[in-house]
Amino acid sequence: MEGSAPRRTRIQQEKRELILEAALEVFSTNGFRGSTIDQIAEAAGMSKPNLLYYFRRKEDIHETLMERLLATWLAPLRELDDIGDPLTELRSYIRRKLEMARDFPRESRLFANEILQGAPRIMPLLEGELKTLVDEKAAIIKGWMRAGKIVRTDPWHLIFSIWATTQHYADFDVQVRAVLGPDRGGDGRFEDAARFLEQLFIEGLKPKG
Amino acid sequence: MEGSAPRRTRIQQEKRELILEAALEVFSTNGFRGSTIDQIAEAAGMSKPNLLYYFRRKEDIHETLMERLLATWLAPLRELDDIGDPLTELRSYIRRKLEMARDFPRESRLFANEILQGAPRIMPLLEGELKTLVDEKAAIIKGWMRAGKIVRTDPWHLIFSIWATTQHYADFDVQVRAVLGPDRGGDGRFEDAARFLEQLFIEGLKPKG
DNA sequence: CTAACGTTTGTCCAATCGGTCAAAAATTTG
DNA sequence: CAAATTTTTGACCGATTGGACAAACGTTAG
Repeated sequence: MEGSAPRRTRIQQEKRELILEAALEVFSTNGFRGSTIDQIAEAAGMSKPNLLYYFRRKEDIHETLMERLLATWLAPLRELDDIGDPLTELRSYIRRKLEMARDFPRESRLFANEILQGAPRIMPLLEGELKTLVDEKAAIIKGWMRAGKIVRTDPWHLIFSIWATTQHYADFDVQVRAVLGPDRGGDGRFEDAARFLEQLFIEGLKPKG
Repeated sequence: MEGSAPRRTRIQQEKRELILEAALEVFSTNGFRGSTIDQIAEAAGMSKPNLLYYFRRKEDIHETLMERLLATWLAPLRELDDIGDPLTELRSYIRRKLEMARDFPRESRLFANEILQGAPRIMPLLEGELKTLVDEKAAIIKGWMRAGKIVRTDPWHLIFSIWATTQHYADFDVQVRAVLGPDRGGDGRFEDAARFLEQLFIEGLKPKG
């Protein structure tokens, strides 16, 4: 669908990366419409016309960012397979998702911003690639349920609940920290969350003997 | 803290309500900076200067909206008390929260938008009123754990996970519908979600005998 | 050196933004 | 009714926005 790979110089590669990094920071905290090219340019340490030399439109930056984001964002779910033990498999999926919320909160917030506003730019991806992937994994989970490895539930809503609980620690970070207060809202909150979520999901999914 | 109650005519009451309703629609889908006074005025069926006659600044509309929102948004948590059976109490809290996500998705998205952007306008409320309320309810839940009524866990993260899973169906609605597809993404999705969440939390929290 | 090419910047533009203002229109009050 | 008050509007303003453009600057190849 895309044209032939654009030939780029070393400087172009570097500057484009610099801009994308700056844009991630700005977009994820202000949203698309709330962010200005000037803000991104300043965060990237260059002038506005200079930035527009590398990305001709504001939307192009956002688009490039979203494309990259989705690939890494769905990686944990892609890794879920029915090779190992079901509960172990789910446990490590939850852990990987929570680690992403901890290590890439800006990516999570950028994604949340897009979805919140009706996903105007990535709707086709949600209905296509994402739905296909989720359906695929839901089938695997259903297999585990039929085999009596985990309790019978709705696999799609199970996946939703894992997304919701883990991404909550990135998207609603300020609220989490405000409620936990200075003592418990420090770096340890992710380990507390990991312990809690593991217990909730694993105990809640263990087959009833 | 506020001045004496502003004396308002019938028209002022009605028009202000009209504007707030329109602003909820616009703000919740575009965010604060992404929304324009013109959009709100058009949605409310009046001219921009006319709107500004009732609310002098764009921020005033948003502020009024947030104040009202927080009261209703925290109502379900306020109702949580240790009068009844713990598991029943938690079950109905989850149900109430999910009903709010279903019936007031715009309010949920407005709140999510604010938090996502660092809660610049309601930070004091999070650290004050909200934290106090959550700490209070966490103490009740802790009591249940000590009494062996529910399994021992972190009460704060339990509350977070209930918030996350229920609000997910409002905030990420487009994604949920896209993934579920036309068949399962209809009106029944909230009942499916209710069944799933009830099972997850109740089974996950039942004391181990 | 010089020509070609890639990079950077200052300046500018039209559109949109939040908000003002005076005057017209509608409503309430006596 | 008429006066007073409230409501509505069109015209306008300065600031900010996304983006265009040509000229200047830097770099590299012959």
